[in-house]
Amino acid sequence: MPGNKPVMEVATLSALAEPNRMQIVELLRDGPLTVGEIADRLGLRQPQASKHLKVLSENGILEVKAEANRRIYKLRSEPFQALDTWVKSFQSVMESRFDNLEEYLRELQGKENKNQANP
Amino acid sequence: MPGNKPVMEVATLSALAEPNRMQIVELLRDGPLTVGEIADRLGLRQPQASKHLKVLSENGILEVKAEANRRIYKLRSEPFQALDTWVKSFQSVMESRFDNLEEYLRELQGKENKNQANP
DNA sequence: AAGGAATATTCTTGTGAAGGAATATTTAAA
DNA sequence: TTTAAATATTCCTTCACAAGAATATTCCTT
Repeated sequence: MPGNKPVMEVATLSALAEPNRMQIVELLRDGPLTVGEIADRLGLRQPQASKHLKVLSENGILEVKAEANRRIYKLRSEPFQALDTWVKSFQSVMESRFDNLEEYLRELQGKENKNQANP
Repeated sequence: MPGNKPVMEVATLSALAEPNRMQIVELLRDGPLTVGEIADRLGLRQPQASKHLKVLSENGILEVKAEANRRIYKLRSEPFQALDTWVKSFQSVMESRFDNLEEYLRELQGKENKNQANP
């Protein structure tokens, strides 16, 4: 049955919900990059770049490959799959006319009557 | 061409990246609810519930319907569609073996050589 | 071995956001 | 017209987090 409710980690969203980090993710669409490149292209200072990359990595959004002096960061697919699964699980909810306020209104009305019937 | 990069609003993610608000969203899967119901079921104080609902509304995640005394909140579909579009736009990136570190490594190597060739 | 890249870490400071408590506002009920 | 219910708003305090600056660490180059 499609009644499952996939869990979406708030931490993942939190990691993405910061402008610079979102820009990093967007930048890495085009392929892996080093810290320096990322900092340059986004106009970030190196330390801040490193910090944001750390947050993204800790939340499984990026992975690192150490190449001598450099650290090459690239996107991981897992969090996007998770997001996809989560969002998809809302599709049915949305279209299935669960907008049905009417039902809920009648429900509320029912409780009201019950109250006024019970002094 | 599939080269478009849909914009994902950081504000939307930010709104969802808070545990109580995420719980509210999950709760509203099952249909619209009043502030009081939401507060009750999630063990929130009414003012905090109102505040979180305000944030979610301001970011287009929820909509309100005033019904006399009550305010009935329900999910909106737009942000979920936006999320879906955004996440989908990464699918190609992921599978298209853009993992190709190799390419980038050679690129880096190229620059190195260029440097050492230019005294 | 020394100097210089590339990256990470630490410390400090400022700001925004969340909770608590109290209060205002609107609408229904007595 | 009071009173009570449902919800929103305000004020205050606390805490996390991002930026800045300085420094540590690692690895390459000469």
